[in-house]
Amino acid sequence: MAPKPTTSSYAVLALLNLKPWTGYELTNQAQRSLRYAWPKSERLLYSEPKKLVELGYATTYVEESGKRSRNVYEITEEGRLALTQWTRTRTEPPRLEIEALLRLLFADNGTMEDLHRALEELEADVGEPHQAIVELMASYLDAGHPFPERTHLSVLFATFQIEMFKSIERWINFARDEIDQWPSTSHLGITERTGELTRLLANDRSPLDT
Amino acid sequence: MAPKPTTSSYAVLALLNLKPWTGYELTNQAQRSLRYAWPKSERLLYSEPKKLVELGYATTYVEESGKRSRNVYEITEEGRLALTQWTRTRTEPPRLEIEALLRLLFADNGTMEDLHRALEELEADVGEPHQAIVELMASYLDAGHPFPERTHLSVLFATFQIEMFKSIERWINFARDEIDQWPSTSHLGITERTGELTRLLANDRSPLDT
DNA sequence: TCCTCTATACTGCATCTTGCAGGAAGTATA
DNA sequence: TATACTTCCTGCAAGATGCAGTATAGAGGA
Repeated sequence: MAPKPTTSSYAVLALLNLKPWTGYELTNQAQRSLRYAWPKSERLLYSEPKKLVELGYATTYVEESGKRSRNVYEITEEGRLALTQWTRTRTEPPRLEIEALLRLLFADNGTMEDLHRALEELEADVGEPHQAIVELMASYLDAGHPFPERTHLSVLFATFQIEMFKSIERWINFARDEIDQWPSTSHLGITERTGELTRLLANDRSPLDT
Repeated sequence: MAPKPTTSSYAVLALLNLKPWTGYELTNQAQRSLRYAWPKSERLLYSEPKKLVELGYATTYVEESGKRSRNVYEITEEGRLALTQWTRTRTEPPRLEIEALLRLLFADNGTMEDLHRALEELEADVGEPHQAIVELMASYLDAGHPFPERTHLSVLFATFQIEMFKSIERWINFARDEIDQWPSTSHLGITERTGELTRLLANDRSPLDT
């Protein structure tokens, strides 16, 4: 029985629509570019093209170009059709998993040092992709875009990432300033400051803007 | 054999550390408050407390308060210890899944209308939790915080959310303005504008700030 | 020439996580 | 008394992840 295509299947299918890739290239490419919007494991990325073949959305052939054999995947007409149909479906709601924030929410179980460490880890984990995307843009500038006719899409996409990364980094600094005013992680309760922040937030105003 | 606690186990354990809950309350609470940092399915949230009992991190007893019986879970001393130890471990890197952005990246497979619809869906999906958290803050203001001594934590946590939601909404409006300049979704390629945006991003400057 | 090291190119398996379907016990409505 | 709705879960199939393992190719040194 044919498997059901998931959002990840369509993500890989969309890559195949750009050009044929080997399984290896596909996982690398997906981890370099898709990870900002659709982070998936290497393991899954290797399985998806096989599923696409089973579905008739891709064909595969073995290439023996001097080196060792590699599976090459190519999109089919049926796959192209499935792609445009996917484009018309409802998107899934976004999903943000940030363990460092969970630590903040329950920071009263640990020390101030633990909390600061969680923020440092978040800063590092955000800084890495942040830097990577800045470098990617720089590489477009001097080596050109791999698919020049798609520049407008990747640039608008990158704008989102940069915006997110900068927001998070800005918040981290704000959080540090706040935390530095705390005597400890726990039992601070309702102070002048927490009341002020609650009022701001209840009026949908960000304390970072002031 | 005893199961291994996952980050989700500790998230539930941290809730149990505040007070005892029934399984039902736990899933509801987790979906109302934790979802902003650690979104997990109802199904999982029902399973986690059982795992905690198996691990010795919680005890359970059946309450027959007039109504039907419900399982009540309570943290143990061992559980409290495990919690503080968790606080000292390395956090997992954040993970942002946003299908609407995937649609943007491959928008050349669809029409302008498809792309606009994806942005509207993102706006709605972000607007819902955005409004919910603003209302939560308003409720703290006039009904008080359920755990007053933890106000500083939830307020700083909420600051992050508001900041994120506002950034995303700001980007959506920016994206709409950009897209409105496009003749179609595909083959726009390198224009004056895409070059300008690439240069900004390559210098780590957000086009939204200008 | 042989050896080790790293990069390429995957697969199998145990475990975690999700969605969905169902079910049974109370509670309100007609 | 019938029925419909909400509470309060459980079972199961299928999706996704991490990790260990396999196997070839080329590069650099002894």
